[in-house]
Amino acid sequence: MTPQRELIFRSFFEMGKHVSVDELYDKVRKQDHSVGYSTVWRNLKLICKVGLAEEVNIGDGVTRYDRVTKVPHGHLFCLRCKRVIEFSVQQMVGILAHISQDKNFTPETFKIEVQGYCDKCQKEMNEINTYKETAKM
Amino acid sequence: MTPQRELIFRSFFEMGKHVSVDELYDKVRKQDHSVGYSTVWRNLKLICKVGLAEEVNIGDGVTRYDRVTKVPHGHLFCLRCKRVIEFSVQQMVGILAHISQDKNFTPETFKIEVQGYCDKCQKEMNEINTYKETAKM
DNA sequence: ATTGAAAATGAAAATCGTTTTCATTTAGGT
DNA sequence: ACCTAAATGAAAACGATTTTCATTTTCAAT
Repeated sequence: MTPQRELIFRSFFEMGKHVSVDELYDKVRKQDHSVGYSTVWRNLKLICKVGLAEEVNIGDGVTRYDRVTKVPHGHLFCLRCKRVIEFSVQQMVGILAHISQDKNFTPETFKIEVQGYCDKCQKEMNEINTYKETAKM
Repeated sequence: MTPQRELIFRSFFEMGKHVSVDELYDKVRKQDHSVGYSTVWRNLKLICKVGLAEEVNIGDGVTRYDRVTKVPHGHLFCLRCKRVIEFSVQQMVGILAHISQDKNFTPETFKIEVQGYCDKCQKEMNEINTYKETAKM
């Protein structure tokens, strides 16, 4: 266990969820300016390999790493501010298991994501529209 | 409407679903060797823009393009052969709408994906394991 | 404490899919 | 036929991820 690894692991678990390599790299760098990007990346992969996190792809080209919790969850992903809100998927895992069985498919993991706009961004977008409308008149 | 565009559009809709740029490019090239990669890419984006397809990201680094149908569906994605099997998500869209509302989130699109192994791959993997077990003895 | 092998690190480069640039060609209205 | 805007193809740029490689560090065995 190298000090870099310890710092990276600790930082990751402190940050909570949906962390990108860049974000974790920035955080780690604040404490130890000498840590390399690839080391952060490799340790993030390692955390996944040992099963403590998993990759989340939202489709914006950036892989995020999400702590594996006992409780399966889905994501509400704000297209504007990139915020990720979690929700419970209790009701849906049963449905998915049933569907898989029906198709002779052996499920390993699943992903349930909703893309849209969070409360805050929705409001801000409304304000901008209101302003534009006003300006037109 | 250029001949390239016509060819690309036609090819895309012939191919059915979950097509990557490379796959479509290969197919198009078989009919017209002069079509450029970027033209295929641009037209695929165009098809999305006009609402006839949408991007699907499975997390393997390759964007696929899926025809938009009236019936919303999810994907069973085989990690081994990359095959994509669709399933209906009727029961789940209601749940997701409800969850979104609960979180003050304005949904735009959603994604329900299950990763695992299809029937065929599951069988083949079992055979390989059986073989290995036998070899050990 | 010393040693040696294996593992980990940091910097830089390679990779690979996606996206943009730009010079040229083409489509389609007038 | 002409003109302008749009579309194309080749190449380059981009950006995140992944690999390479020389160096350093860890840790177990002495």
